[in-house]
Amino acid sequence: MDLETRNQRIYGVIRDVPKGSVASYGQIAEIAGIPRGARQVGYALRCLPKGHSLPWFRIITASGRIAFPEDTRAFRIQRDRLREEGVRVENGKVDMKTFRWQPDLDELLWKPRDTWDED
DNA sequence: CTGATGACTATAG
DNA sequence: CCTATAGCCATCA
Repeated sequence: MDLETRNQRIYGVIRDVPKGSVASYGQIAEIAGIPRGARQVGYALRCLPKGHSLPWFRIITASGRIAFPEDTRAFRIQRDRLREEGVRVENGKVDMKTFRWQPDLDELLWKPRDTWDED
């Protein structure tokens, strides 16, 4: 798998993270089919193209912390954008139990017809 | 090629 | 909660 394909998959997964939820770097990597690729997700985000419209701010560490130091511009932007969507950010931390994206459940809500055995 | 780096993670004390 | 440690792996100097 080449670099571009990998990044496209990473971006694709991030695009699917619903508003009001967050996901960890490792979670994105796993869903994208890149085991132990948490750092690669961070790397891909660091190299985001200029005009992107990716919800990069919905990606945080597995412990629920924003990955940037608190005294940085990036930290404040991420925190504010999460709050705009209703995600509670206290002391740079998000309660993962409450806001973590759960793809399986989400898929059920999205495409019930295709996945439910209705017969 | 080699060693350092980092928007990571899990575990232990 | 915090620090230390050890994996991790694409990039980069």
